[in-house]
Amino acid sequence: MYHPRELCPSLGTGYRLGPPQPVTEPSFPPALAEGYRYPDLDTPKLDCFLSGIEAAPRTLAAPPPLPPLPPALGAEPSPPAPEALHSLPGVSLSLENQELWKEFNSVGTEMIITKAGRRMFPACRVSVTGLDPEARYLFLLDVVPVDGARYRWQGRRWEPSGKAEPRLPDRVYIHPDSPATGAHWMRQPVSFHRVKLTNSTLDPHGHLILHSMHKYQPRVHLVRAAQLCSQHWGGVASFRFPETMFISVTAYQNPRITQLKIAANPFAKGFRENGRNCKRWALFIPSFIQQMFINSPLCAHNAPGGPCDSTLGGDVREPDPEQAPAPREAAPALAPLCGGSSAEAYLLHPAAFHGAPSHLPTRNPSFPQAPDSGRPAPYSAAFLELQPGPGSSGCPAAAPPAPFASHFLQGGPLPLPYPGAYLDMGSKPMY
DNA sequence: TCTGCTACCACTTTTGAATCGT
DNA sequence: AACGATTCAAAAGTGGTAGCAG
Repeated sequence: MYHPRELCPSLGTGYRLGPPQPVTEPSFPPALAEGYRYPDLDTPKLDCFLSGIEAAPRTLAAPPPLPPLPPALGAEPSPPAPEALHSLPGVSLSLENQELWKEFNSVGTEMIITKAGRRMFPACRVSVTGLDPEARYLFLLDVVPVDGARYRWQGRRWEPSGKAEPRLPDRVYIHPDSPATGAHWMRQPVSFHRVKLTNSTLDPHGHLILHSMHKYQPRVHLVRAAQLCSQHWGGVASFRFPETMFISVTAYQNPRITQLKIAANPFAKGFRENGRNCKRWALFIPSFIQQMFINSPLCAHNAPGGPCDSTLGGDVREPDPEQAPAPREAAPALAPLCGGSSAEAYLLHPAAFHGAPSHLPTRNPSFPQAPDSGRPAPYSAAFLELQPGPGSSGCPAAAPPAPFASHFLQGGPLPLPYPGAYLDMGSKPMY
């Protein structure tokens, strides 16, 4: 997990993250600021990272209404949140591996959580546009509960089975390239494949802590700031993608998810047709589907392009032995996001699951310092409800979507949407 | 008895240091 | 001496499974 200590050595260890103080903003009514607090937030631990980010001297022109309370279990889900105020005008984010996420989502994505921490697969890989090439930004990711229910696998589908466990302290993963210039972030897709999920509430490694058998959704946050602990910030935008919702588990419940993971994740190659556990593969998946996977770029074995670097890496990283050998750090080929879905779509658009064009330069962690322009920005955060792109899954959904607690996801116009966020400083540096 | 969690396994990929050639 | 390519071993990541606890 990422270690901001290296970026902010002066901070020492053990500092926590928290939202900035809107109350300190002279033109921001304290009562209004209070209203923007997260409803499920008790006593946020605020300091350093985000509290050091100063509010811009302007306030919101028209603060949005407070998000509704979560509907009762079984109620009709709330309509998708409209696009909120965006304090980074013109900035947009797209999910690079959207088709892969859709494929998993059509079955009901499950993410393994372990005491030691488990990576997400698929990983969140996004492309960003509209940034100021000279300004510096932080890229962050967190995972928030979707609703207030605990879930249970009922043989064929996930069903609510009671009230959710008390919410755990929020943690946020900071992309190791942060802070970087807008040009850097826009040069290639940004991958969060190193994010690890754990069910250990005492986790000392800074992994994102989740409850098992709960439904979660990742969020990506973009913060304009010169430094990780910058005293000035120039805006915030947050994004979420409906297809990235998942249920955390300690062991896979749905065998279809297991087979999708085995088919798509290079690390699970040992469980494919030649692996020691190939019997299950053959048992669960009819031969024509096996062939579909084997021939499909969803199957990493057939994925073109070479391994990805830390920014590009993520879902399908296995080099194709049929292709010319590429340098280890060569960037894979960028592909258009394809319409349609399922293995057929992957066959039609095989490159859709890879990152940047190979001609693009690889990640350079030590790019030159670019001073933050320091331009003022509205004191707001944005939460964008990104609707799925063209194409829909051909697979039936495993279970109907659970009611959404929109306030969990939309947050409010606080500069940063992770109240009580905890930045663990004791984990092992990745870079 | 059932459900959920943990530790361990064999396998694969990734990573980085060492080595070699230009 | 510097740089890039290659090699190789260790580390890390994967799902399966047996066993344990509640």
